[in-house]
Amino acid sequence: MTRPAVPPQQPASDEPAGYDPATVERKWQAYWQAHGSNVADLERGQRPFYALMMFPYPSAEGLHVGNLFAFTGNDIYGRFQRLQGHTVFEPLGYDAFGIHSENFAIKVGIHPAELIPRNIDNFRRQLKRAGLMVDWSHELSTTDPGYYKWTQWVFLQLYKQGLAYKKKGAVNWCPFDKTVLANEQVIAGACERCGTLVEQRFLEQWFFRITDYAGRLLANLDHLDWSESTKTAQRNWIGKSVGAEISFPVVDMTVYGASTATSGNGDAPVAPPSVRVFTTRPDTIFGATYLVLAPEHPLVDAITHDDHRVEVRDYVARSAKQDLVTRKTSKEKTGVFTGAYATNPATSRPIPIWIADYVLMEYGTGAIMAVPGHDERDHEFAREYDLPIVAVVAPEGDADAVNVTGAAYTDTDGGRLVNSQQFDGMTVAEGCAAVVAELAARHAAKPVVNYRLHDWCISRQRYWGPPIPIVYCDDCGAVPVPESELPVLLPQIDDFRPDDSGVSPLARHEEWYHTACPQCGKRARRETDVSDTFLDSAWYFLRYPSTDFDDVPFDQALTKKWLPVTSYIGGNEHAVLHLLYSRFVTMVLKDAGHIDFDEPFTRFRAHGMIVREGAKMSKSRGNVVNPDQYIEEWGADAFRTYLMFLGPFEEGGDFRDKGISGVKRFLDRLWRSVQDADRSAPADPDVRRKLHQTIRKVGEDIPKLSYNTAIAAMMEYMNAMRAGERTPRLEEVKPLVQLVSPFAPHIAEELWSMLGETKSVFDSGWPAYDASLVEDERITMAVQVNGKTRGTVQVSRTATQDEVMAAVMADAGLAKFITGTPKRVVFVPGRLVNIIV
RNA sequence: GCGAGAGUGGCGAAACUGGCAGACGCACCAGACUUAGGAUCUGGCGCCGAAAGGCUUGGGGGUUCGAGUCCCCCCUCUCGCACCA
Repeated sequence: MTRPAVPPQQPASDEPAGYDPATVERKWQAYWQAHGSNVADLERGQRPFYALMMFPYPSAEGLHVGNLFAFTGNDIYGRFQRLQGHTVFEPLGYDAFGIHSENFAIKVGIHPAELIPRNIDNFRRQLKRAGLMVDWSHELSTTDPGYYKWTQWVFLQLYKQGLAYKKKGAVNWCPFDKTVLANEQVIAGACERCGTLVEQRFLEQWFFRITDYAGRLLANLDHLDWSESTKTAQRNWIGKSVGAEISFPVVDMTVYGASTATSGNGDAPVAPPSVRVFTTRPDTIFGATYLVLAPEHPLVDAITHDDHRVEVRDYVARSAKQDLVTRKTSKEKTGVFTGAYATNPATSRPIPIWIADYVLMEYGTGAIMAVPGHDERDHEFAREYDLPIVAVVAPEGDADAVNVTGAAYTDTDGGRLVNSQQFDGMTVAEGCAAVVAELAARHAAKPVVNYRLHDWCISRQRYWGPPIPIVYCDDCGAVPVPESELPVLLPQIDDFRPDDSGVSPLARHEEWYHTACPQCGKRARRETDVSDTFLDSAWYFLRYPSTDFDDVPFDQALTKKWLPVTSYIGGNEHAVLHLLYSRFVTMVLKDAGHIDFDEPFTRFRAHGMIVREGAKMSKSRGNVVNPDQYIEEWGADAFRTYLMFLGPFEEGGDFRDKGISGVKRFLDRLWRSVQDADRSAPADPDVRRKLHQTIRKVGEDIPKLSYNTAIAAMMEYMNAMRAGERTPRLEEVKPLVQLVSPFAPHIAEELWSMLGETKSVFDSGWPAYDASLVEDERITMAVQVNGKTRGTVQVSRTATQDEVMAAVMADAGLAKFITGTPKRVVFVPGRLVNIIV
């Protein structure tokens, strides 16, 4: 690609022009725009590098400094890769659908369709001021019909694979946002957006079978180059548990002389069912002294003894009414006895069946075998209701001494089975295997793996999202909208506020709601729920390279060339939401044959959080950093560089208003160094050496995202170059401009052109360092006596122990510590000498 | 409770596979140039001490010639999950 010459330099005059960031930045932003400097040639570009950042939600408040922190970190890495010769694609878009936008629109009384474009304009303006190397020709917004058409297409692909289904079930309902939430959006029983306590409702909802992919989502993590903390968060969220399902046959009541449990309608008694429980500790089955069913368990009615029916119904009704918060956060155990018993298949003894809300219907089988001797929750419950507690595991060699009446013994490493007949003496692991094998032979158990992960509920009874592309026909049932008829446009509704009915506002738009069945043509009704925002963002990275294509979601050739994403940078708040969903959708599209990779992000790094003067930024505290204001005052270059300097990128840092001046001073000095540079004198050997060390250091630090130390190294070099009012030489300062360019792109461009270069600095190539110069010839070696540092000696880098000792003894200040002949000398070449006397 | 991460000067922070703790920057002090400027430059700046020297990486043990770094115990903070059997 040929590049036009840069604009004419400022006319030479006696008075060198001072550094005015505003002028410089305006000039180069205009230049980049006019010359398409940031537009990646996706078809022909060599060595593709897809530098992706998490797209922002375009809030009315404008760009948050946290956004800019993340984007700058990504931009530096991207610009560096470009200097390394890659074609770098750095796209940006807007995650503009969703409850957040809608609620804000309701609050200010402006329709989101009007508000969002305004916010986006403001975001774009702010982003452009930051000097990001964004390829604006591939901008996207999830609210654009040309985008959400394909979000609906993604839904249909899942539907076709049998991975989208509708189910009536207990769901999390936010009474404030008036919509259903995914489990991931409920934090400690409250809505993550508004903090309102979440209620339980029974609604028909669309779900994605992400649980079918749990094993693969978990296994793949081992091979991903991602932040370890993010991988751990995903592992925990998926929550694999290996165990067994065990059947406990319900005892026929009449054997015990009790009245028969009836089905309630006078039918003949049915054969007593079995209660299937899930456990990760089958080894403790001899200690299972009672069973517990979740209140919603389907067997509750059938097994409940007549004498206990009233209490049981009462308890079940109460727990259904109870909001999830009370149920999930109160640790107090409550329950009720059903009057029924089941046979423990290991002991063949009857044990009582209880109902308690500490057992969750959503997990496992909704029923457990309670082992109060070895599970804290069961223990607590057993003490509350006076149920028997039996020890069946004891620390090795301590079989008689174990006491589980005071507390459950839950250690799985040191224990051996006791009171467990033929299994006595086995370790926990051996016992688990042996018990399952024994019960399996009698068809009473089977090994099972369970995951905490739930299917992804994607229905939202709201307005501001992509309509789910399904039509209901009285004859044909649920019919997917044919792909050729996408998008199902979101109709303009003036009063889009949600109500308490559990039905989306879209149902109120009669004309839209009634449609023809795509299959039989008869009158039919549209699905009125919209999909979760997380579906919009679960595939956006596939769209960026292909934004020019209307007829396909993503072009095959471009996708093959540019994906998976080379480098993804974003916040760890999305560790389990967005990142897990994106991986899932990618796997599904791979399985459907649309793409040929099953992990979307080759490398992911989570950035840290910025606080201000030690405190978290928040609107209510009024301490939010407005990027505009700082860019105005200090310039985007200083602002960017400061953000990267204030702490390690992956940990975040503390934004202190005064700190930015140090970075600004550095840029000022760089400016003057170029202005004053001695163009004839050769580089000083020592400075030259330092330069090459700095080139190496910065080049090593950037890929590690150690931006703060890279900047420190450049400052150190600056100090060396200008030490003692020294005039830097042209050769010394010129490569520094290149090193600085990823951090402070505008000033770098300006200085580069001042140095007489006609191409953009970003096409100049990263400077190479001379390996022979990066090691100093003479080094300062530490001298310790008895492990205590007493001073240093200047020696050659390759000095031997004898040479170093000679230097030490020649130094009176050091020699005085050495009395007599050293007992021992520890010599670490090139580092230190430790003399033991 | 479980999981992850972190505790280093007045402050933000550096420190490779164990090898001069505090790089770089802010703030502060002194000085130069000049004079009212949020400019530039020089020097100083962990703590105690006049100095010699001693002490110092949340606390306590340990391994080692040598520990911010490795091991054990404890304390504090941040974030995530939260009855998942």
